[in-house]
Amino acid sequence: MTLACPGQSQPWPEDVAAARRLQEALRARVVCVDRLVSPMRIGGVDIHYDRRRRRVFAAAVRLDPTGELQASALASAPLRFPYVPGYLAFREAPAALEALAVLESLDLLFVDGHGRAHPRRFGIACHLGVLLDLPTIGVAKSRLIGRFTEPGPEPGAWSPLLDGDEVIGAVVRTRARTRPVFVSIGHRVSLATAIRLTLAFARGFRLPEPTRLADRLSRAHGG
DNA sequence: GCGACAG
DNA sequence: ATCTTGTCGC
Repeated sequence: MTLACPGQSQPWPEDVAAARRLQEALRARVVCVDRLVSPMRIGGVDIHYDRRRRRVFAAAVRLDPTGELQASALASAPLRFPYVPGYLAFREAPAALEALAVLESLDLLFVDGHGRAHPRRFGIACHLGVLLDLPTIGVAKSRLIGRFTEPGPEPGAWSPLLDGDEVIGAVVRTRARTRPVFVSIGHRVSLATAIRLTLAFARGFRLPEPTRLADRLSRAHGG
């Protein structure tokens, strides 16, 4: 995994206009078909924010296909971009990339947030996927854009997330009697594969195991 | 002008 | 994300 890692002194957009230009430049690099191997090293990354210190804390994990933890990493970085809907990556990616840089190569990465289900089809899952040239899946806990009908009550049920006529993701019931999650392509996976892998790694929980583990580590650390 | 709005 | 009490459920 090679990094174009925005460290403390690397270029990073200063405002929303510059961030938007970067998204529009990078979005063409997103690959929406399956370009992945059978995932043996599955990553998850999650971010928390410390208001007092104005820093973001990231945790990244690597699991084997049985869900066993192989490696983990923690990182933090100063806050360099506010939370603006549609620009989450500019707030969270610097710390996330630092944590991910510590891990060995991944075959797949689950990202806490949307991928293509984004106003410019370039959410944080796409952003990390393109920067790392890694297959990524966006799994968000709530909607950013798009309309949908409620998926059926049984685990595995899903309905398309639509922006006009375009399918930008899927609303997936990973667990009974629990709100669905929003799954979208990050990079180098098809939507069908993203749904299948999300269900496979959720294993009866609402969120995929790598995301849950990263979240737990991140909380235990600074968040 | 008024809502909606990942984390 | 974070702020926050009780409350329901395994």
